Amino acid sequence: MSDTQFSRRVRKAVRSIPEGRVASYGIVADVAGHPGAARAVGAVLSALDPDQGVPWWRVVGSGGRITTSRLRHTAQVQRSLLEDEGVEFDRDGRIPWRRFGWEGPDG
DNA sequence: CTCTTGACCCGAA
DNA sequence: CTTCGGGCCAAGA
Repeated sequence: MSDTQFSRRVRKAVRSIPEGRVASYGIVADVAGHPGAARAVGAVLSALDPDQGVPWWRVVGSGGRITTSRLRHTAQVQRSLLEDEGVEFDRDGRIPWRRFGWEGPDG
């Protein structure tokens, strides 16, 4: 994957997400200092190397919905990883934002 | 520089 | 609840 300043900022932002919590792509973009770049955040995560120590599974779509690639089994893996950390899903497959959502270093 | 491509997001039917 | 459309941004061809 490319190692641009943007991708480095994104990886750093994702690493700052506490265990057992989740953040949306939009929040990550915000924390990374690139507000509105939610879509580009997804591009960075899609090209992650396995050994970079980036907890990509803690990033979900807005509203606590998993939006990982539809052509892949990644969604199942992501859900398992999250559940291993204590993150719960409702019967619609969504994560209650009130309890597990992370708004950034402050909130 | 222009054009295309997405692990996105939000408001309007 | 679902579908559509327009807007968003960074990367690569």
